[in-house]
Amino acid sequence: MREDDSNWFSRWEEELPSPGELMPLSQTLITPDLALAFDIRNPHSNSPQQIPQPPPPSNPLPSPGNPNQPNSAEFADSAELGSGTGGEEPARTLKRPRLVWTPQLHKRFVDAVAHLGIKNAVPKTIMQLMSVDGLTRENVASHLQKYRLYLKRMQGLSGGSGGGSGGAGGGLAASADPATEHLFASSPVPPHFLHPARPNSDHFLPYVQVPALQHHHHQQQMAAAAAVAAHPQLQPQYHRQVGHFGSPPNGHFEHPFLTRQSQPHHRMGASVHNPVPGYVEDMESANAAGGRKVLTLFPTGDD
DNA sequence: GGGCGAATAT
DNA sequence: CATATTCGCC
Repeated sequence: MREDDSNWFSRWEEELPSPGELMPLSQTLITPDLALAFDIRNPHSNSPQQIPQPPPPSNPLPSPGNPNQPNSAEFADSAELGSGTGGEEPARTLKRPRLVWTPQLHKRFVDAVAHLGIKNAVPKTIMQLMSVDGLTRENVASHLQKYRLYLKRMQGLSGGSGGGSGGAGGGLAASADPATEHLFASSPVPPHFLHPARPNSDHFLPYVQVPALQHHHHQQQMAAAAAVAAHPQLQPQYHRQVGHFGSPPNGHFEHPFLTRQSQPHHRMGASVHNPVPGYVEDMESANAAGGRKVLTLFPTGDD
C-alpha cells in the first residue's frame, strides 16, 4: 500500500521546485475544438463561473479525439459513432488513440518524476503532477516502464566497454550516439536519478502548490478544471496551446516553433484572441494505414 | 479492491 | 519500435 496519498508531500526533499516551476505545470490533452465540441471550457475561460462541467456520470474521456485542428473530421467520425450508440455521449467503450509522447510531454514527465523523486514516482502521482488532462495512469505507467528501462540502461553503461552502441557518457548528457538519440535523450536526466537516491533530510516544505491535487479520483478533465477553478490566478494569461507534431522521423527535436497559423477561427462567437502566435500544427502523422489514430500532446511552452 | 510493476500484445 | 493491455503480486 502506498499511503503516499496522505503524506507524499512529506518527502519532498529531493528538489523543491520553485512555484514558478509548478505553476505552468498544467497542460491539456484536449484540443480547443474538442473542448468546444464537448462543452468543456478551457482553464482560461473568461466566465467567472465555477466549474460548468458537472461530473460526467461515467465517462472519463469520451473521445480524446485527435488534435487535428483543421477540422474535427476525426472527431466528427467518433461523434457519429457515439450518437449512433444510442446515448448522447460516445460510448465509454470507445478506444482512445495512441498517445504520442512528444519531447515536450516527456519533459513534463521527467520533470514530474524529478520533483517527486524516484521512490515516490509512481504512475498515479506522476499523472497527477503532470496535470495533463486526458492522460491516463496507464499512459504514464507504460511510459514510466520504458523510462526506467532507459535509466537502468544508462546506469549500467558507464564503463564504456566497447560493446554496443557507444557510450552513454555516464550520467549526464548521455546522448552522444545518433542511434541512441531517440526520445529520452532529448530530456535532461536529473543526476539523482542514477544515484541510489541520497538519504534525505527531514525537510518540510512551507507550502505546496500543486494544481491538480485532489484525492478524489475524478475524471482528468474535471480534475484539471477544478484545479483551475480553485486557483484561477495560477493560470497564465497566454494561450500557448496546440502544437502537436507527429513523431519526428529523424529524431531531431527542435522547439515546437510555429509552423503555420492557418485556420483563423471557427464558429465560436466568443473571442478567440490568441496573443501568442503559437499555433503549431502538423498533420503529417496521419496514420491512416490500419485506421490508427494518434493522439499528440501540446507543449506547455515552458522549456 | 486499487494500484504498481513487469510481461505480453498490438 | 512505441504504446497498450494484461497479469500477478503486494
